[in-house]
Amino acid sequence: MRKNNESLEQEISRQIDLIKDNTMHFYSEEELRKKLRISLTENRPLRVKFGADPTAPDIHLGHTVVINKLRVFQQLGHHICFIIGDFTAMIGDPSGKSETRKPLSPEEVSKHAETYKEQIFKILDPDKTETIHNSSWFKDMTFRDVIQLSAKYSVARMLERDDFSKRYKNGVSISIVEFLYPLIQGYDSVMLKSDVELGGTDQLFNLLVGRDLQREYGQPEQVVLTMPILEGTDGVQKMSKSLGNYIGITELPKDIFGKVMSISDALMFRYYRLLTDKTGDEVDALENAVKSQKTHPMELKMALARDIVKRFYDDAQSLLAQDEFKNVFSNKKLPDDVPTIALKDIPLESGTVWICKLIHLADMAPSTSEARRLVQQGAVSCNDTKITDAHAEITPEKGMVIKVGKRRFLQITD
RNA sequence: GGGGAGAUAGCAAAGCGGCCAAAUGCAUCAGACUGUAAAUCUGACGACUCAUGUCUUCGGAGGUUCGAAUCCUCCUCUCCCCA
Repeated sequence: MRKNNESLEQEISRQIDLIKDNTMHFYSEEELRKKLRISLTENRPLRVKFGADPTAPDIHLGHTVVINKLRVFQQLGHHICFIIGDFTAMIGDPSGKSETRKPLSPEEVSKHAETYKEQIFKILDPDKTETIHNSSWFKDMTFRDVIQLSAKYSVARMLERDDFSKRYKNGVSISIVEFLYPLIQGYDSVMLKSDVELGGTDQLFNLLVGRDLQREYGQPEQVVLTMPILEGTDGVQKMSKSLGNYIGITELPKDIFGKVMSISDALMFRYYRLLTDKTGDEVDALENAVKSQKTHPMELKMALARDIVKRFYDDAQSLLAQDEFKNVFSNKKLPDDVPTIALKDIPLESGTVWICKLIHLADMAPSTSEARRLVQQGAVSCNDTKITDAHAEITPEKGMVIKVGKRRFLQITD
């Protein structure tokens, strides 16, 4: 009996160590310990809640920080409740800017939700994941219900939210529906009777509201865990689609690889920590190896890029992506699949075409002015011959290769 | 309901009658260098076959003026203060 207790406590500690790695907020370890104890003795997996807006169905590496943690829960035998915020999607999370989001049609929502699921299951085990639409309880709520729900929270408490208080101070508008957002999300926790909820640090407030509401409704409060926000490829701002500094998990292996290679050396270690299975100590060791010049940062970055590609594709694909990268950037060869333009699609004047026009036409530059600048800056070459004359006329022929900068290519076909 | 402030390029933010296609910072793109699409440095960054040229831009619509991002009128939106 004593021995059993000991191994139970050991198991709890083991799980907690895995769970708390890399977390930003954790309310609280004590509560989780209790919940795990019950879970293990009664053989009842924890209900771990994770919500997503089906507004933008493209998952990028930033999202995977949280999803990876969900996977840890799954591997420990727990149950993931994946909430599709189809109802919430009509409001829009206040964490962004206060743009009015146009309401999505039910068709769009379900389409996005499907795409989302497809992507999330590249990481999570579908058998251990339950998908729930929050419209299932919100669609029949009356305005009276909404009023009752909003009576459970005060404006002052809402303003505790960092994002709200900042905007309030800076005179940026806050819409009333944005106050409803945390309540809606918190109410999801009540309906689910969730044991744990996970999110990014920007979600902390919303997650804590979930606890408050659960208490109001006489439920045990969920444990709240937040994960760091991943910086985008620029290394400064958070990864997001609208900032264009993201790496999407459905992107082609070579693009994922290339984008990872473009991050700064400093950021690379952050990615190692948050996106790979390496422990903190292991990453520290890598960092030291680079500092003492035992390891070349480029090698390390390539390994990281391979690791990330492998996660969404496979080993072979990651090696192919690496080969291609080396070919194109180290050896300055052509990539495997060069965009092409057919000879017949090129408008000729007396057998030739103005180089800037061709570049623009082939979508290698947004305007001919831009193309001209590129030519003047020495970025353009035709069959490895640099073109610097902005007036240059070329005679296109089959197999000809136009290169703009280091990574824009065009091959002419017939 | 009353009073005040504001809306400028991808973002942030100057400009407040001509020298403004509009400072600066960030992002972006290119070149050099390299260790990579790191870092650093240099340059470009509305469009037009480029031109000390033309055209379109400073929330929207009109107006004043030889000339407006800058002044006036109305409209739309946002914020603040007072009630």
